[in-house]
Amino acid sequence: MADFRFSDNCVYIKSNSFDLRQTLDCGQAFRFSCDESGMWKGVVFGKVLRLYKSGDEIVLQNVSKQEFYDKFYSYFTFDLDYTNIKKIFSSDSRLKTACELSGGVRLLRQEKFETVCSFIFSQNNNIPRIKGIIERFCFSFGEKIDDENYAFPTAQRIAKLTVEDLAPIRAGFRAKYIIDAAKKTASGEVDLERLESLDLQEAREILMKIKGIGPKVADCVLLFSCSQFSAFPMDVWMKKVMATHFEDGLPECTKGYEGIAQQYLFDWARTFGN
DNA sequence: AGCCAGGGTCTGC
DNA sequence: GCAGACCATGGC
Repeated sequence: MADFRFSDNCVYIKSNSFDLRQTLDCGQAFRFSCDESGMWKGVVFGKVLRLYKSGDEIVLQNVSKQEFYDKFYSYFTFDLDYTNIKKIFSSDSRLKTACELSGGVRLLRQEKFETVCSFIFSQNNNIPRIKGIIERFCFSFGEKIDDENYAFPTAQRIAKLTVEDLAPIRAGFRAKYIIDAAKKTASGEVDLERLESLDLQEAREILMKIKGIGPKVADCVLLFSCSQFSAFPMDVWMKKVMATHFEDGLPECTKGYEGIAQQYLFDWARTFGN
């Protein structure tokens, strides 16, 4: 597991399962970017988060011990024992390779409405453009934090908008789905908070009441924000991986954590080819 | 120029 | 239940 120390309002994290690129730029979150100096920046819970690697530690800037345990411990899923999960996965030789090369991926337990919108934007789209749409979405409708940073918009705010209002973010045909998601979330017709306590299939069916959410987007939302670690989003990358390496499906050793295996395989396939 | 991107809806069989 | 057209946009 990970070690933490707290100093000067920063959190210093030592973990053999935390690579910033693999975690923040592996297609589960779209609001992080990295500058030339290796400083990562993102907006989480309406707060600007900066983090970087220093020696064998990851440094989380401007986060108190209290705030860390209240929010970011869960956000970075430090409640999961990745060392043990990788040990179990490694009984399969193909997964072992992915664990060795992409074992710095952590799941992020993200905000639910943000995750719903992000993966609606993701449909039939590529990662750079998804990031652009989300950036414009936050700039246009999110609460201003400082001169260059905006919080993710709330469902209540978006529920009052029309498709035409969303034109500036250039989301294309996805705009109408975002409005539907906001309305159903804000009204309580879809209760995102309840999804964690349901079994996977029930949770999927509730999410799919939102227009624009099918099985793949539902699984992304459940895996990346609702602690449903068995959710296994099948996109074109994963279909390729499965056809090439796992013709008979995932091995038994992934049971209960198929989604984490998915993340290792996804990063491995995108980074190292095939 | 045409193909593809962390897909889903709608229609027609 | 399943195939196929269609959907906006931008990068390559």
